[in-house]
Amino acid sequence: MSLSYAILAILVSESCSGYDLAKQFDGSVGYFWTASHQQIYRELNRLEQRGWIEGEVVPQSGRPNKTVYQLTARGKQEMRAWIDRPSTISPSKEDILVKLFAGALVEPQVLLRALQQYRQLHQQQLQVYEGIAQDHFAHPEHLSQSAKCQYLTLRKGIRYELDCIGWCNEAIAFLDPALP
Amino acid sequence: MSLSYAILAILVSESCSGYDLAKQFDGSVGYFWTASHQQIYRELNRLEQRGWIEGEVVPQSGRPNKTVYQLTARGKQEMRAWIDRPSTISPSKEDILVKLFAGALVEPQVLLRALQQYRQLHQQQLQVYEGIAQDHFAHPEHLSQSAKCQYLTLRKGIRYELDCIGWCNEAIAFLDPALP
DNA sequence: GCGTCCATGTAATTCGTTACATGATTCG
DNA sequence: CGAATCATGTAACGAATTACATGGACGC
Repeated sequence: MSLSYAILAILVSESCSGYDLAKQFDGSVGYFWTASHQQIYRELNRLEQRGWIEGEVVPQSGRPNKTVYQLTARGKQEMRAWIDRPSTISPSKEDILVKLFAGALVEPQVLLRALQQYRQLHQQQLQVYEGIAQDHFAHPEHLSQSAKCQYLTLRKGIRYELDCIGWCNEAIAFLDPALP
Repeated sequence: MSLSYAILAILVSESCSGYDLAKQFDGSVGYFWTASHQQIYRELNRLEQRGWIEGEVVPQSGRPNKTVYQLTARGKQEMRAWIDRPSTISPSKEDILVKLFAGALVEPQVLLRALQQYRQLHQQQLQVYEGIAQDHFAHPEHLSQSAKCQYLTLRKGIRYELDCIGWCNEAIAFLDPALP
């Protein structure tokens, strides 16, 4: 459902082949949405059938031809309409919460280990985000409108990781019997 | 994949019928994991085939018989092993981030509206969580081990909602041209 | 020579959603 | 008298994951 809009959102700023899109989902966009190339090609066919995007075959020498897709006027309209429709919230489906829920089954030690591993993952992710912030968004106030929007998605990521780490510290302190 | 472990996690603390599980996924557990009753019954069959759970038919008068499932020793072992296996992180897949990514397509006004709607959803969810905190976890330090774990999942929810609201305020202030 | 990049697909399987179906009981 | 609750399922469909497949170009 929403994968189609994620693809359209990428195509807003640049026309892409399926391969290009897969790379985007593997990079920056991948921090908040992922899709395999199989999903992408299937979705591109559907979007073209609906007339929301238009593909053009670009012949290449020495490598396979590619089909570059761009948004149609219809596609832009649909995207605008979707942005203005209310969203809903959905459960996070985080493994760590399921593990905690079954916490009675294991030693507190095991839970603490799981929490530490969780914290480490999010610390790593935070470093990735902070690297991007330094490299591309050193002066947030002086950005174009669209760059400001991208900066905000990064801010969401940074805040989220900080919150995960903060919760984790709180949880470890709360459970650890070795602490005062 | 993980739905099976979510079901096992619920069965740790109490034996349940499929119907009972559906209610759990519709209530407290539903804040971080959801499943329809169709998914649940399918998964219960698979788990029983694997020998991780065991069903017992309970005859009832005046209503349909039910099958109550409980964890087997094997199931407990699998659950313990899963808790101790490292988890991975997955993208949040939040619509609002896709909307921002395509932000160049619409008036800032439209984005601000989307952000306000997003903030409202999370404010409502926060109130739900805080109600639960007051009703069931007034004195977190005096809880059993398993209740402490459940309290931590609630804390995660509360912190998450607060962070979403905080980010939203930051984003609105950053984008709103009417502000200084 | 071996791995990586480019570029696109098919096939199989599992996971998730929607719709349809049944039938007694209890509450307002 | 109608709606909600209890209790379980089948069927169909769509979405996502995993595996398999091809084949030339370029760098180490």
